[in-house]
Amino acid sequence: MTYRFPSLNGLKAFEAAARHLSFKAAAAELGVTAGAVSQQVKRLEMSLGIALFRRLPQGLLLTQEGTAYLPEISRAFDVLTDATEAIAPALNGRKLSIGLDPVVVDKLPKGWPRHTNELKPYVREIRATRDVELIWSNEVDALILAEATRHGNLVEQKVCLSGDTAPIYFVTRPGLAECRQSRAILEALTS
Amino acid sequence: MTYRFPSLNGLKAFEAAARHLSFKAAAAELGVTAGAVSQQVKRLEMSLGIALFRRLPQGLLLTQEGTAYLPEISRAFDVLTDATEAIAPALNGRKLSIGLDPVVVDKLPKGWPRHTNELKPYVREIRATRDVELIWSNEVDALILAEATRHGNLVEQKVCLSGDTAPIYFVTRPGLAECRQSRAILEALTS
DNA sequence: GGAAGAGACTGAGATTTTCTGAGTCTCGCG
DNA sequence: CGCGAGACTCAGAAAATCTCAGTCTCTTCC
Repeated sequence: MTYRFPSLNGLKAFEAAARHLSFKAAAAELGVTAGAVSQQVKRLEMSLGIALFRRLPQGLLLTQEGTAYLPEISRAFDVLTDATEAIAPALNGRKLSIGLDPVVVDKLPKGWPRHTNELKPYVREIRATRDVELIWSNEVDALILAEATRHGNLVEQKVCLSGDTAPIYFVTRPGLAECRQSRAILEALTS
Repeated sequence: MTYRFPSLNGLKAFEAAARHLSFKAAAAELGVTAGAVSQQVKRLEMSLGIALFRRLPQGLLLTQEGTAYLPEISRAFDVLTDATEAIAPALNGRKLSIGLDPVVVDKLPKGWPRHTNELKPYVREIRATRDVELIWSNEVDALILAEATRHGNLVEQKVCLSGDTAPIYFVTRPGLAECRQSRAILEALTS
């Protein structure tokens, strides 16, 4: 299958513009300038060798092909959106599941129990475990460990506690390391 | 809907890699290097906050999420492919429909009838018309006109015939102007 | 046990794609 | 006829993506 795909940006631009019948409105929706949308759609039309819009002075009009294309493209985007939302609910607002190495518990700052309360908006549960496997199986989102794992593919952040005890480690998948939730947890640990 | 889409490249990389369970094989299919696929997939995983693959020394393995994701993504791509193929059959091998302005016929090189024979692989039909509308409605792919249209959005190529008659114009939608088919026609006109 | 091979990863720099910003054009309206 | 709206173009800026070279781990084969 050597079929060369039209670009996703082009299709998104087309989809938005076709719904609004306006490049300007589509640009606003996509958060770019109208010129960008115009260029995207033109590139798409060029790569297809087909006119999707009629540019009339009064505004845009879909050609017959554009009319036929739109519902299909929308449907495909819906499939992508639904599938994505199903496996990876937007991080925004999602509560993490944390694995806490039993060995670490003693080392935690004495204010920790109070902090766990403040973390409620960000944390769904705290399990006693040090099993890195649970990260890969997506059963927990992060681990708080006593020792570095030296496990490639994982993000490991060393945390130096206030006392002069040994450091502990906050371990997550890439992509979760910098999210709001992780930052809140790290802050609670260091304070 | 402020949902930020995972990038198409990332999804394509994921889809190919998941089918092959190999970044290297996916890279070959996509015509890029393995490093590029690796980076694409990693970016995708980061943007989702989810691990899609387990990287084992023995090779790749889909996580549970990856397994659930794959068929949906494939399906969406199928929809895009089918819809695209339906409205815009790959240019490669497609025969064009040409509109020939009756006024131009006399001016054509005397070898033209012979050329129309040679153009068969590229041309489906030649209609007598000078109606620019037919380009926009995708009823014809190009026009051969006696006069310039000064019609924005169309590509107009001036053709100077061998005699010292007035030039004629080859008019197409953007995207069709440089294709093999158009070049063959232009060549037949000028020779 | 060691050498060689396979496949994935990373970082830097090159390349390509996409976006912006300013200016132009056409049309419809007052 | 001057204005405003919306689409277009071009050049340059910015961002995303790719390649390349080198590293690492594990497996296989002497």
